[in-house]
Amino acid sequence: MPPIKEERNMFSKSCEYALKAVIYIATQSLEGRRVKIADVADSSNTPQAFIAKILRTLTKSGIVSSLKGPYGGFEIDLQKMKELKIGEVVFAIDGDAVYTSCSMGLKECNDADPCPMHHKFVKVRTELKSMLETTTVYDLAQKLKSGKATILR
Amino acid sequence: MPPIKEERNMFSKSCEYALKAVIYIATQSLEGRRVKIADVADSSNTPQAFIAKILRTLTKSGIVSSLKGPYGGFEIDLQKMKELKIGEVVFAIDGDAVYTSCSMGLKECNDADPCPMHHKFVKVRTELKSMLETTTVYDLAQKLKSGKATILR
DNA sequence: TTTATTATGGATAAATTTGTCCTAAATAAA
DNA sequence: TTTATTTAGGACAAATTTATCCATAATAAA
Repeated sequence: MPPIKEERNMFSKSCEYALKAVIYIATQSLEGRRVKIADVADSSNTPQAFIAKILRTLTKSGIVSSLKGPYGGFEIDLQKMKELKIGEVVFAIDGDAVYTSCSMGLKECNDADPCPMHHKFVKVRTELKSMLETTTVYDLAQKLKSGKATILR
Repeated sequence: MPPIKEERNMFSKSCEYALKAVIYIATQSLEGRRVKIADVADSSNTPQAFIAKILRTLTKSGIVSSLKGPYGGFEIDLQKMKELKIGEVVFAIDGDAVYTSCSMGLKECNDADPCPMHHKFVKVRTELKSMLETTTVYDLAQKLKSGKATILR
């Protein structure tokens, strides 16, 4: 009996794309390079017109900055990159429900009035939340640069 | 700047419904009651025709058992309930990607050839996986029965 | 054997997510 | 000032997920 949905990941596809894009832009920014949509698309193996929309969202959210015209493109400045948590990227696309809401989607579920899974699930959510809130984009870009991470597509 | 998707939860809606349904059926089975689709639908606050499909999947997966006709309905026998892990319910609906696959959806990502988030994300995934694999449906039904959990809808 | 009850299953619709295409606006360089 | 380059943004299409409707099959009781 195969599952109904073979690939239901933790984050939406849009969010996965956003994460890859941000990390790629960060690594290039560290080298002083501004990158174009087309670069992002193939570095992160995503459909170009689609990642363009996502980049627009990231720009509007102040996560990356963009410049039109020749020699334009996307970048993240060093200062920003060091402050920017990966959770902010997730939040801009998927919101915070993945690390704040009930495993069964119950609106009323909380410590005082819990669903049966609540206490066990809170542990997982909390670990996810704290990981997202403590990991900077700079950290991740460094991992690639130093060879501690090897793939991005 | 609001997120693109306001409610992207860890599990799909179908999966959330399945979890509520299974726990509800379990509590009723503990009382020796077989339950009808309509009961499940309003106990778990889900559209009836939709939960019917999900129940069909759960029946085919051997997670619950069903009986047609008058006095029919769904149930989970005690033995089964004690062995049944909540992870099996998740798996039947959403598959295992949520606790096995890369945060960015990268097929090639693993310990030897990791993406930049890999090591941090593995911790979260692993905690989720072990929570799902150690929590039985019986445990959860007991929580409701004993008043340690108070809501299911 | 008839009737009422309940799950099964197919068809289809609505909503959301993912993906594509095309034109406009901004900008740098020639 | 013209041209080439690049992001912005609207309209739309495809795919997936969520949801509804209705007819059928199975079963228990009268």
